[in-house]
Amino acid sequence: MSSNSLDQGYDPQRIEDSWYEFWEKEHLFAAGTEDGCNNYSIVIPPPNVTGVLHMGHALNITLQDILCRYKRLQGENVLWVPGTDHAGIATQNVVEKKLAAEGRDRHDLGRDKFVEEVWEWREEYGSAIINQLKKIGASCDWSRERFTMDEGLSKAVKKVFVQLYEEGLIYRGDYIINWCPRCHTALADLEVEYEELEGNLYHIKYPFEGSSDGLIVATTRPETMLGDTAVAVNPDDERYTDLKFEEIILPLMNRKIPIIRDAYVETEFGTGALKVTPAHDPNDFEIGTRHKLPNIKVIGDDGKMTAAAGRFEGLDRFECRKAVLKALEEEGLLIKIESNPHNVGHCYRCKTVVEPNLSKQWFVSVKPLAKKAIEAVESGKTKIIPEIWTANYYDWMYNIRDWCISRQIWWGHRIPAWTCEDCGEVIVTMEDPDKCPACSSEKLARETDVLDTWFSSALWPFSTMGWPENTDLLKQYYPTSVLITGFDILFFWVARMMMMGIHFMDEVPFDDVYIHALVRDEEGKKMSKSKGNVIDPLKVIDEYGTDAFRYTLTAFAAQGRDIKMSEQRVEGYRHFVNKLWNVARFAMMHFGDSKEFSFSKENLELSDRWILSRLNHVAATVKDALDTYRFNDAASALYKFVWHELCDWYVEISKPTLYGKKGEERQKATMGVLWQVLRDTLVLLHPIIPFVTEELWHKLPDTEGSIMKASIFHDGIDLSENGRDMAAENDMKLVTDIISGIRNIRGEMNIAPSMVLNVIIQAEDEMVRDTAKIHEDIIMEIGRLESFTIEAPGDQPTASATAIVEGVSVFVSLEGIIDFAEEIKRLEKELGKIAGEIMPLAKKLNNDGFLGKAPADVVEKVKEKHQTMIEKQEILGATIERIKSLEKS
RNA sequence: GGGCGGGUAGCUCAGUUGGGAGAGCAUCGGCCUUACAAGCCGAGGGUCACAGGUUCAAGCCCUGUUCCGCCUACCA
Repeated sequence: MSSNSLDQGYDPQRIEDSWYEFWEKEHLFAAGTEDGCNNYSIVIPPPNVTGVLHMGHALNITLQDILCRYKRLQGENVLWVPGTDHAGIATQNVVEKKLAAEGRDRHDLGRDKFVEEVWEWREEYGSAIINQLKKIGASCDWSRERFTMDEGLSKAVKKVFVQLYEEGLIYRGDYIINWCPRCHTALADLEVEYEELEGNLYHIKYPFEGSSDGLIVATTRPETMLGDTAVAVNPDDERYTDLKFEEIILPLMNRKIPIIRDAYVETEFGTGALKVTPAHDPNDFEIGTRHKLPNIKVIGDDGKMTAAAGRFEGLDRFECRKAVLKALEEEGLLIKIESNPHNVGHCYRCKTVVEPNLSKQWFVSVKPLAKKAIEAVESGKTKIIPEIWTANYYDWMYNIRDWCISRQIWWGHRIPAWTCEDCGEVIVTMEDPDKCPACSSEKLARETDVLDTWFSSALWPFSTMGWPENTDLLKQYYPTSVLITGFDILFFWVARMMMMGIHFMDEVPFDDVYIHALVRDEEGKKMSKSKGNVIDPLKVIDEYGTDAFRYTLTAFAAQGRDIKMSEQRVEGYRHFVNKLWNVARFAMMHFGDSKEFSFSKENLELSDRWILSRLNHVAATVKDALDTYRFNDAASALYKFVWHELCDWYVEISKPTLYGKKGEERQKATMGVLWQVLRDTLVLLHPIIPFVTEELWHKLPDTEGSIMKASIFHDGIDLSENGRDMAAENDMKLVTDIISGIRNIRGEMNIAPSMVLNVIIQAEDEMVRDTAKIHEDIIMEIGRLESFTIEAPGDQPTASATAIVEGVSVFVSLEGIIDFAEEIKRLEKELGKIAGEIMPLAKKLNNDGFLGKAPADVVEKVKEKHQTMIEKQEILGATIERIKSLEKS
């Protein structure tokens, strides 16, 4: 990689892996420890160990990487902590599937052996996702990689659990929870996904004792009736105020159950009578608690009916539904079946229909924690960006319910609680106890449940930095600067980190939370395996290169809108990367063996001053955009600068100079400018496209080491207005306007580019004429002219095509080849356009309200604009008249 | 049921205190001009969803309507 010439096209495959190795070898991702610098830190949203890289990760990682690389270029200490999440249920499912394929079962193995198997699985496959993050270019400090089941993080989990228990914020009790009969575990409310399913509403008659009359109740889940312990009506329901029965017969079970009155019951629904099954419905459970009803659990944890279901024992819950309906029908108690589509909860991991079920679980009482987490956002200690998400955050936090944290699986952090088998004492402690503190019995049974995976992820921002030890890392880098994540885990994760961070660190876990878009498919649908519309990021990288892919994600990462991904778009940005490659190639050809690049301001041409001014402008734009998480603005500003300013104008204008046509001194100066602009542009682009910029940095003469160590961002570019050269920008505009006018005529009149032209311009303003004169060489070269004449307005040249640009009439002589009719048509079209532009301006100027109330500078601008348009119109009109008269003669 | 976001060129989308409607892709015409045909030059194309309102001035602010998407909720 030492040659100073570049291949004709950019080939990402050839260089990406080796640059990544280079960065790692040089420890360029290692967290800085310099004194006196800003400290910037991010913790990665840990992907599941079971995971494979998807578009969401790709976007998430790219944005974090951009910020980290950007901050490093600004000379800050940067810590980006990587790691993975043990993903309890998901991982257990994967390993169980693997066992099943081998004809084995976790119950055959037993708990310890099974957990060993999972660790082995993790050793073997857990690094896959990490390697994929590296493919994206993630500049994490890999020496600090963490796993939620690591020893240190496990200690943090224990400590948090014990403390919360001692503070009374963790409790255990019998409550209705969401039960997944397939995963065989409780789920938190958040872990249930609702989906509208076709279903029926069954109307069932519960008879009064010794009567053929009764109450008709309606239910979507008839099998739960076996566990009914009451029928409820609204106390204000007039139909039932005089009811003479206190009890009713539960059909099929022939059990007498009370008729109770509870305001929860809606009088309008059905017959106004509600069957109450406290063990299998959250609302019924609350009613049951209020009325001290017994709980009868008829559906077991395996989804089969229990002994309490009488003759239905052992049936699967859905089989039982059929059997119950058949039995009711036979007894003439099934009154009506109505179609009733309704929401049914599914396990977010395995999509099985969840069953509300009564069981003993551990809960976190989150209200007090949520309160502080709300305050932190209200006070602005933590800022959520885009701000629109704060409303969502508040809404959830205000309505938060206790968090069920116990899971009946084997893979995860085992709850540090023991029960004394002799006296029933519950012991919660960091160190495994050997005897009961109450009765000294040694018969202690350890809690078999593990904790919700999100319990450990909630500690991630500080547990990864070594908490509960008070490490240097924590002191330097906590709280983190920003958390970057998708809105889908705002509640699961962000909110919980906020609560835990504030409670245990006494400080918010992050200054900013940046919520990014979801990546969808071309049609805006969520990508999912079952839909088959998943685009594999690794395949995209393979085909187009990581840089092109990253640029695409960045350019489309506008705040508040989802990203629709298609390969065609990536292709467009591959062209951009290639364009960059080629402009570097062009520059390198001219640099040859030169080793030094310097220029003095006196030797600069207009285009040199202009491009330096534009460079400063784009640098300021990029800084401003990245500082405010407007990634797409940074990407598009750089795109425009590189392609449409640097390549389209500066390089083209500089060619004669670079080829030595204007003397050695000028040539050296322009080379110096080109070198500096290229160098600085690479640095500005590096956060977005790290690979190609590193490659080009090394090819570029007079650069040292890695581009990651470049300092131009903090001491090389003047980002203030002083960095601009407005005189150069204005003059350049005149030059490019004139050239565009000429090109327009070429295009419209189908004049071959090879044909050189004779052009006369007329301008009223002497300064304009002078400026044009000074830069006539540029105009002649780029406009491909044979002659260029500058005049004050006077007689218009005959047989020419005309273009009117700001304050200048451009006449392209077309002696002998002009088609007058065509030219008149063209000019009239132009005249029509101008008339369209004048109209709204004139309207404003005729409006006293506007003149009186609009700010003076706005009025002035409109007046000026109007004036130039009128002038343009007059010249065009005169030109048309003249050609018409020529045509006649 | 409640809440939020969106509707701008054929397509995908920008448009930051209200003050001249933009980009990329696609389309059409012309070019192998010594970095790049993954390129260069030029052109066409929009009642900014609809209806009102505020204002001298509205894509942008307010009200209503409509369509799409998402989140959330205990009507059995």
